[in-house]
Amino acid sequence: MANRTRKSVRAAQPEAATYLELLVTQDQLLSEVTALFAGHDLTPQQYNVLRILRGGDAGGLPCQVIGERMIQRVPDVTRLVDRLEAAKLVERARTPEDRRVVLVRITAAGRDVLARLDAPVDALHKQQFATFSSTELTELQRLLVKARERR
Amino acid sequence: MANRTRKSVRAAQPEAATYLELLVTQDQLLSEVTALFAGHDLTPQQYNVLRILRGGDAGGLPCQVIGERMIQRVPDVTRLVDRLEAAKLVERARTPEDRRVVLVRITAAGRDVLARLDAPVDALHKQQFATFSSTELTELQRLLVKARERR
DNA sequence: TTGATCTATCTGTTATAACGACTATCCTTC
DNA sequence: GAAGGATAGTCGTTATAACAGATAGATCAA
Repeated sequence: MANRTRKSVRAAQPEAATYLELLVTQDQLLSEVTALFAGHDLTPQQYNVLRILRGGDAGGLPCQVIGERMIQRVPDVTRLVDRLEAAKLVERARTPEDRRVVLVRITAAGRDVLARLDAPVDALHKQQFATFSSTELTELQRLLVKARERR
Repeated sequence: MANRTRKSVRAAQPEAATYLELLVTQDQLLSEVTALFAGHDLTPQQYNVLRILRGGDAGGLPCQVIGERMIQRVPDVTRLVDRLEAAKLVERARTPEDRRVVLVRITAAGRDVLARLDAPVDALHKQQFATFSSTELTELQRLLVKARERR
């Protein structure tokens, strides 16, 4: 990975500059996480689905709910689940009540993968924000949330 | 666009929570920018290349330099430039000095597209951070840069 | 009941991303 | 000045993303 640690971004307007910093920082942190997952043959999106399923109802979740809970917007949950099913990490089942709905459930193998990743993922995030004081961490979080609220 | 305005993200560790907020916020802001560019048949990456070319040497820039200056890491500048060339927004030329190098130069049509986008892009960014005080904007920018520096 | 409409998911297709291998050119060193 | 290695860009291939349309089941109105 060419982790060009870009120092800063030029931009005339402060809003544009902040937007660009957001993109650059996200790109770097995400690429580190991606590299970690790649060692377990997972993409961040697939990992995210497994996390959602582990945290959700034990009986499984509909594709639609998975889509809503994804961190990044995904237009095609079907094929994302296809790949996870092919890897035996999740399984599908129709509900008897509404036969349009497909419940997706994490398998034991899926839980194993997550269990192996829990510690490394947490360690990576801690390293990524190692220089941050507790106050700074909270403040960054607050500002990020604020950037999604308009008005 | 399904702009699910996600309120916040649950996570046990504050570092992981901040990381997730970064992803969610970036996804939302980027998707708004993407929608704007789509109206002009441009992707954010293509726009970024045009911006780099406009800001760079008038004689054009090598593919390699473009790749280095990209906001998000791109493994294949060639085909990104291919599409821009097909749309007549850039043109290629070999340098006489080093015949391995291909200089990419923005065309008049490319400059026109940028010129039409300058105001809307700036307006969008201002809207995205409309609720931010000048101090908050600076602070967010500082924290984002800090998250890329380790030690 | 019977359409009409809505909903959940799937499928087809095209575009782009990601990873490697390959070609041409330049540089170094003996 | 020829060989080995570095460098710039291209191309082949596979995987994933994105968008639109299709299908099957549910729901509602008359």
